Amino acid sequence: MHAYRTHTCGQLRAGDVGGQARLSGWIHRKRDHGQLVFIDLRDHYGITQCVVDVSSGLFAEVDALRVESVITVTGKVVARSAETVNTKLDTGAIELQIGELTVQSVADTLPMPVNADADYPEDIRLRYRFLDLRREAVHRNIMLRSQVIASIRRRMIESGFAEFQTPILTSSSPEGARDFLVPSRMHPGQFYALPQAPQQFKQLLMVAGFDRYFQIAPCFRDEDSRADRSPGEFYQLDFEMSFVTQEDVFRTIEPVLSGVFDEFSGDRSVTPPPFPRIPYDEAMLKYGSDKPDLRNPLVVVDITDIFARSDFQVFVKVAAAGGVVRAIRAPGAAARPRSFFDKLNDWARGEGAPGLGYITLADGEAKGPIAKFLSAERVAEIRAATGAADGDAVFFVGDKKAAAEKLAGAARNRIGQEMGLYEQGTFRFCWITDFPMFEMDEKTGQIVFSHNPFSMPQGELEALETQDPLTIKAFQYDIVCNGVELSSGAIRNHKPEIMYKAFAIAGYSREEVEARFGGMLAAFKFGAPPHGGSAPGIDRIVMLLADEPNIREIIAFPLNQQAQDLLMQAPSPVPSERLKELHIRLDLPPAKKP
RNA sequence: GGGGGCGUAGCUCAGUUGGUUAGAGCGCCGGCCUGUCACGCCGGAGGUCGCGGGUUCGAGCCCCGUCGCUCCCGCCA
Repeated sequence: MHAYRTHTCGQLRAGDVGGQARLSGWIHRKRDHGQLVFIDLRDHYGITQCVVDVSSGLFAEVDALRVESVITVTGKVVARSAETVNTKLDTGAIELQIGELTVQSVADTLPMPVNADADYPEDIRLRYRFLDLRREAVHRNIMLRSQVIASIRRRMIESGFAEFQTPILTSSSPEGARDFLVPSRMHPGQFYALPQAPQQFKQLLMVAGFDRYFQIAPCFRDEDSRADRSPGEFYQLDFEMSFVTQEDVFRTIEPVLSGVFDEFSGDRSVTPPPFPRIPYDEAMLKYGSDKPDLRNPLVVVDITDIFARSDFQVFVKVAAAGGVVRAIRAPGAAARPRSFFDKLNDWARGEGAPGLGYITLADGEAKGPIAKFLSAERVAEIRAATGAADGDAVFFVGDKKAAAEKLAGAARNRIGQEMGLYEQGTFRFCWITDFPMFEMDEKTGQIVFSHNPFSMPQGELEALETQDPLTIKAFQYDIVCNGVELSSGAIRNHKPEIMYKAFAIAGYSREEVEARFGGMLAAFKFGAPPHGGSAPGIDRIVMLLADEPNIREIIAFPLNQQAQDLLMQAPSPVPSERLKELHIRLDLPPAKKP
């Protein structure tokens, strides 16, 4: 007989009755009846009830064991009587009569229970993460993550991609986030940077002729955390393809994502390929966001023109000053109590807006605080533009374009939530396409890259030389699912001349470009294939599938919000000899008082 | 860097207008219990009410500061 087990704790069935079995696992729960004690023995696979009574010489020893101790038990598999079968357990038809016992590891009194599904403080969960990970919900999430990654790998390889590794110790990147730096011992005063993404390496692999690259790639960015953003590190399904158009990239990755979501979504539905393609400008107008949640049926409509001809002076002035007025139809909202509208108004004020204007429609007329500024003709035009009818309400936002879009988008989410309009149990995917190549930095008035400087501008060199830079679109696209930005990607700029020109518009000289991206530029001067790709976020995919609002629930060993590992004590001071070896002298801020 | 929320037993939480010795459930320790499966019953231990200061006859509760955790803004091409 095997030293530890002949079966797992989720394995024994009625058919095993009469045989001998050996199980190993953790004591999940103990029920002590004085002359009789039940042990629920748990391992990765399940729970099996084990039993011993006072007639056994082992009774006292079993009785004294504390939960979460690890034991090996050997004995006869016996059928439970009809009235004691537990239908909640896969192994509930049987139990193991303990004949031999080996205690493998005793457990102290626990700082947090494993066998209860309650909420516990993050710091305790993270300090005792090994206990937290034994708990059913977290354990299941981590297994889901493993299975999702395995499925992605299989699907990518089946789609003709090859998996590569790229350096972790690399150089500081041209991308936007703060880098994590690693001091070089051999080169005093010089530092490696951890990759924010393997962006340049995957492009170099395309130049090297590998045609289709992918990697479950660790990415490091020294930025502050959010509920859906782990501090420090995260994983992307990084991929890149040669000789492809934007449409080829879409058609290749859509079945992978749709397939993975289908595989793990249970009874939730998934957008089938092809995913809707929504140009950036349209998304900003209709949804007030470049990551619209398509489960929300509400859409935003531009009615600047209508309000410009109204008596509502606030919006007349907005329109005259070049701003916009946007409307959201809320079906059936006219019947809502006044408090519904007041609450939304208060919310809008909290967002920094003067308020949220609205009218309600009933009996062919408009009511509400600003209805008196609207003639019957204007109301008719608003009805036509928004599709609103009697019984509906229409909300209004007026401001400079960017601010109005932002507030309209937030109001669209809020109204959809308040009214319970979101589709349930669906994963709604879309592509957002045609992002602007450049944008105006509001603080400096300078033209800057709005996304990836390595994206190919639409219209290529001619567009850069002849168009207003702010009107140039890039072959740059995002994948969005349920309002979550899963991925950003692009057809890359593989032509040095276009790159020099694009960087010149953003204020970089030829010399600066060569100094910062010399490696890439050199590669593009020796025969580079047109190429493009994207990089869906693994953590966010798993979050969506696990239906968890916090990214720490789907990472085995996450950092806390302060980017500390409370279990491993990272970051931590290092001995002064190590610093000396690295030619580093500390210049610390004043210590915080305890 | 800024704003909000939270901080009471090992854990989850209650604690009235500021008023006697700060409570409950789970866990822990002891006792009873031979069919439970969140077993049940009896008893016990366990508290710097995050920390410091202030107001008050009196502070878990009010005020100020500070620390910790968390959510958000900035940041994240």
